[in-house]
Amino acid sequence: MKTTTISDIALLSGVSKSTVSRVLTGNSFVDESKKIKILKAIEDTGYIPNTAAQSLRGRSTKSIGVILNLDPDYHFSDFVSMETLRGISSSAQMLGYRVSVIIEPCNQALPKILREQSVDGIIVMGLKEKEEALFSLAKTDNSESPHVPIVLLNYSEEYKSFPSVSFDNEENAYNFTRYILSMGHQDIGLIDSSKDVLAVSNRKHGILRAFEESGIVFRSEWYFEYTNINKMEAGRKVAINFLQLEKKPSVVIASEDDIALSFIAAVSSSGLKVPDDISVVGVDNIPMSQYSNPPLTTEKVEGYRRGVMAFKMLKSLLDGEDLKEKHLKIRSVIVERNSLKKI
Amino acid sequence: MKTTTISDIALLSGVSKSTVSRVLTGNSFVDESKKIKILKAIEDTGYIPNTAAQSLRGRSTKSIGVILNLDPDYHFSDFVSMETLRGISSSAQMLGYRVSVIIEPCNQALPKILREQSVDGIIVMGLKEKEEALFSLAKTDNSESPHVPIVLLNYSEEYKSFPSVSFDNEENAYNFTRYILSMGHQDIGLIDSSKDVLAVSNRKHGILRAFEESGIVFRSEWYFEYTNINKMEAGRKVAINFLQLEKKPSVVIASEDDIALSFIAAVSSSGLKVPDDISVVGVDNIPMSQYSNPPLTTEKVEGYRRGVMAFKMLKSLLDGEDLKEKHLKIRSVIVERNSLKKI
DNA sequence: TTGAAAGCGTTACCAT
DNA sequence: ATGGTAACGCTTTCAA
Repeated sequence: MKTTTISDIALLSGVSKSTVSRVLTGNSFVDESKKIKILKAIEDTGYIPNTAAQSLRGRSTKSIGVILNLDPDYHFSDFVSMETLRGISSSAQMLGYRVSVIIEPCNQALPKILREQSVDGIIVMGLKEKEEALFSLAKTDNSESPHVPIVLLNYSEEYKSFPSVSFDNEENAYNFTRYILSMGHQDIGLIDSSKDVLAVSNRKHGILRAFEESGIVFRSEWYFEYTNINKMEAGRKVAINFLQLEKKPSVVIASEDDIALSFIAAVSSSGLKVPDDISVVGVDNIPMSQYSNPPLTTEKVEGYRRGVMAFKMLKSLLDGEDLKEKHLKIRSVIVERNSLKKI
Repeated sequence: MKTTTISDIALLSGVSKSTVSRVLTGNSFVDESKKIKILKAIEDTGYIPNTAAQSLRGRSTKSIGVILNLDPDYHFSDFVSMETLRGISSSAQMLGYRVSVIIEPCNQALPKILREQSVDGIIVMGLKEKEEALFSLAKTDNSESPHVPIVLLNYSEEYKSFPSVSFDNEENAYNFTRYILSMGHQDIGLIDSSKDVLAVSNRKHGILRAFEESGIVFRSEWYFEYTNINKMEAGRKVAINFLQLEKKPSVVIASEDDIALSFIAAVSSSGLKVPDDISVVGVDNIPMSQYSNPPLTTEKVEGYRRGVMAFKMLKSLLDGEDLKEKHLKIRSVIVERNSLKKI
């Protein structure tokens, strides 16, 4: 059994390929009676246009690439990223786009994918600082061959020539810190251990801004940064150091929920009570944070929404529209649970 | 700037398109000196063959589809699935295949993707019982149009006409149960709340087999099954019922680590000590389980490996080889930590 | 060993 | 409004 082509449909409905193509694309008027016949033939045969032929002819692949810029040693699929992927995927599918996931460092993936002409647009997740591929792209921009729009999922000054949809890390962290301050905390510890270095550094700015405003001084002995290990391992490591601290902060802000949770597990097993002895908050609102002991006070970071927005932005670009906002920033909402105590 | 095509390369190196194509595919001999020239031209221009043209001509898209058969309301990307995706993705990339992720019920995704002719092969994850699309495919099998091989990531009798790579749920659960028995436990509670109904039912068989062998009777009041809610919510719900039990089991086997963890959190907050008052074990070995309080005794379920094996199997099929084993089953290894106490 | 040419399934431009 | 036809970039016969 051969596969059905547009010629078969044409034959079955007694018209030419051109006419069938016209009802398929909808760009042109065709006689209503013929249209009905054609539609019926399509229905009957279950015909679906060959995408390769369409791409070859039309210059549109109806497919986008999502680059997950992960280190090869990065074993953990984090919740927010996966939610983002889900958001991209479902909005893309809705509009008839396929999504190809490329789990590979951006510097390798980007040049390759660009030359293959196999996607109409690209979304890049988990960008780090100083990605060469992006820089050189930004330079050769205008003269660039087939223009493939790119949307980034991190924002940073250095990449600002590319449109982006990102979390408003600076502002979110600022607001969250102010909230923590408003709960009476003055002695604040920080754990930074996320692979998303851009997010971490932006958040730190926000936190410091809130500190300054309230006259809190940043204490380096309360700042724990582990970027090259598993984040949960970091939570536990910090706990060990933390327990030896002579003067302890009254609250610890972890840069992700996982870290907060493993920190809590570690200090709890040493007999410290959260939040009575020490408050701990996280960021992300991963599913587990609602069911942990105690339930975690955190920032709700809407990955799915980011994905949807990113695809929407990419689609605008694909349609040649110009963006109202080149850089979209998503605000978090604070989720009050029981790991932060009012003092 | 136009995009480089095979004709450009031909022109640059003073040969015909055919010859260029021949060095590209490597199926035919070409004069060494010409070959060198051609390769240089390719290098210089950064030429990459247009995939659409290749597919159209050659009937191979160099791309596979991965169907994540999730309910629309399924918000949680679970660890093992994501690891599997990563495994598929990296092995596919290594061999030059693109992977398209389709997050959609199998019954919708499968017929569509099959007719689009846009992928060479398909991997289906998270299959449930009685998926119509698969059944009808199995029936029309031989006469089927362009034969697209399919590899399933669950095994069950009803789908056994399709090759599969799955976890050896029955055997793994049996072994795990025997291990628990060997730790002196006789009173065993069960929590089943996973979206992977096939896995759950297979595991239950394994557990029951171990029970029988040791003369343990299955007690329905110690069997907690919640399939239609968030799994962590289930853990908490069970905890509430559990605490009211007059006679409690000495150990609870949860069908996933997340469930175990939320169960532990809930019972701990009521003052029960794990593992002193009650042992709890999970399945999966999610990253958090190593850093929880107490660290969770569990089964290590190797998602990444499953992904790699699934792609390997698909690739064999793509290459027209026949499978040595049609149904691969992956054994887990038991990870001993501190949530299971010897009694 | 190499080149010319046909053809893969579509769409868009001319004609009519 | 509709049909014929060229073209998209590639691979693979068929001849030479």
